[in-house]
Amino acid sequence: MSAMKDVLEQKVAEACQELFGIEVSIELTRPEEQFGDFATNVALQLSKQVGKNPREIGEELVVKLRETLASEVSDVSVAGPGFINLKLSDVALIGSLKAQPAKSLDGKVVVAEYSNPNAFKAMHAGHLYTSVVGDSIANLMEQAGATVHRVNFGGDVGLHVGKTMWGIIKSLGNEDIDALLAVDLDSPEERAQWLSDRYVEGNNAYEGEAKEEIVEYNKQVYAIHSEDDHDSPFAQIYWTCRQWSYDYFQYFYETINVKPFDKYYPESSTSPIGMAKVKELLEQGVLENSDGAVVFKGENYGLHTRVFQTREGLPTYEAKDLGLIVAKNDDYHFDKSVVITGNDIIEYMKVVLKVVEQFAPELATATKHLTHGLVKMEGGEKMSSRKGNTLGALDVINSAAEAVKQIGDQTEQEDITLGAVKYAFLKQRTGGDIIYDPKESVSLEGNSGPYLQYSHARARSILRKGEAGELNEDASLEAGERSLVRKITEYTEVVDQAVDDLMPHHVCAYLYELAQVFNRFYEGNRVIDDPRQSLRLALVKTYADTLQNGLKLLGIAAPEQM
RNA sequence: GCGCCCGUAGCUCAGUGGAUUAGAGCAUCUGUCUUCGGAACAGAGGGUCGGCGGUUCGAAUCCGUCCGGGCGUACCA
Repeated sequence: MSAMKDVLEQKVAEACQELFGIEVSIELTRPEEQFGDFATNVALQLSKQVGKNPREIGEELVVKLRETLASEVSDVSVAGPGFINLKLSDVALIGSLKAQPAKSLDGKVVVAEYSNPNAFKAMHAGHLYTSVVGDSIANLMEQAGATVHRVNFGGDVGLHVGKTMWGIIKSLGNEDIDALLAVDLDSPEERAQWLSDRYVEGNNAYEGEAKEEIVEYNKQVYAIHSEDDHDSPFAQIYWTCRQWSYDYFQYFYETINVKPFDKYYPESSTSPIGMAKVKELLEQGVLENSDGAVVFKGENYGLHTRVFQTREGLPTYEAKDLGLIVAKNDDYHFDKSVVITGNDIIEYMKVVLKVVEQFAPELATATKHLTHGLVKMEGGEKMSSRKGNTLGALDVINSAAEAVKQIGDQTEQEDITLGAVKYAFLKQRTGGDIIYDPKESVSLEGNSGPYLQYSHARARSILRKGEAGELNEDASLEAGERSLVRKITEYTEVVDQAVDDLMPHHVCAYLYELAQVFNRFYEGNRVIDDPRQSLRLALVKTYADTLQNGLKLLGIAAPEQM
């Protein structure tokens, strides 16, 4: 808890109660520095009720607060239309550096699902984005005291697999596992690319003559699972290629340095669970037969109808997702489940959760669906394989690495590259589309990951030149020092906000401001060989630690030097 | 058609539990500098916050409406 803020809010509320007999809950805001450390507009809110003008109310409150807040505050004043600005004493300000972010999820078990790549297909820039966002959101919840299980869900069955299998078999000439193994590719990336090319072939063929054949392959893939077939040539090809995809996923997550997943749920494993549930819900009348398919009539709830089982008797994504929710709960007995996906399935998810609500309302309410936008190309163009403007997930990293190399020899090349890419994605509010320009987006200066990393490395560099001791709690601060301390004390509030909203961009915006304040301090205030060296070293240390903690929440490394 | 989301400087975006002068970065222009690490710092220009109407002492923020864009809307995921 940011204790100081709570104390002040409490005391301001008490003052309102005593002076005007009105119960109010105070939310202190952070005004611009020139106005003070905290502000409230309570005088404006009370104006009507009290029947006085806001300035007048403000003046009365100020007199009272100067008394009751004497030990915390050095200045209280009324400004503008009636804002009350509070300035903390240096001692109180330094004291509030000790505050820690709230443990609002203490003891909770949380499942975080994100990334969700499909086997037998390539990972594109969107997967990189969702992986980075999901990792950070999971970090935020962990930081707040939750036990977070990171899980991943993806299609190892479904029409896209039928398409890729078609492309594979076409390319090999027949169902021949030896021919597949003879395809001489040694990196996970190359094998994934090979599969992706086969998918594209299958996808094109599906538009034309091969549709029937691909539909048949799709059924055969489901049959591999239901019959536990590991021996037929078709099955051998399938299992081998699925493993190629899984190896590639693992390689990818290691490359982008996100925390590993606890579990990968392949759709083949959630399908049977989902189908069993569909059967049960059909008997209960929650789902119904319609035109040969099994559907949920969402119209009864202001939603739309969605198919859970096709005419062919196959599960749709809806059934698989139903199975996933059941499986996640069986595995983890979660208090909260966070599902992070693109915006395009918002309405879809409402329908699925409405179905869940029919048999397990507590699961539906514990599930939170967070969505993000698309990664679009320069000019706002949507990526499409048809137009050939798709961007592979690792291509983004590679082009950023090139840009980093341009700067010069790097000791921490990877950390900086990933810092640039992750920050570029995370600094925007989760929900909107991201415009990705390979040349411009991954910035290394200004509001960027490397700016933060550089500022951190600089601070650490100073700390190597002199040992930082404890900060003297009774110290009085010069202007530049005070600005830095003030900014650092905002950290806990920002992290709490980011946890409440599950939005990492709050942390980004704050860390950038923090680094700016430090860089200004650095320009104007000598640390080493200055009479105030001891105090300043302690401040630099607190700054560097705070920045490092914040970057950690974003999944970004804070190198000691670069 | 219906539902959901979005429209803030040339570009990319913060700000939307109403409030002190609408903020950043990039780009443009001008400075700082014999660097405790210049991936830096200081400054300038650039905005009818899509339009109109409403609520309010006060609206980028809330409500209505229109315009523009995106997504979804039964057997893809």
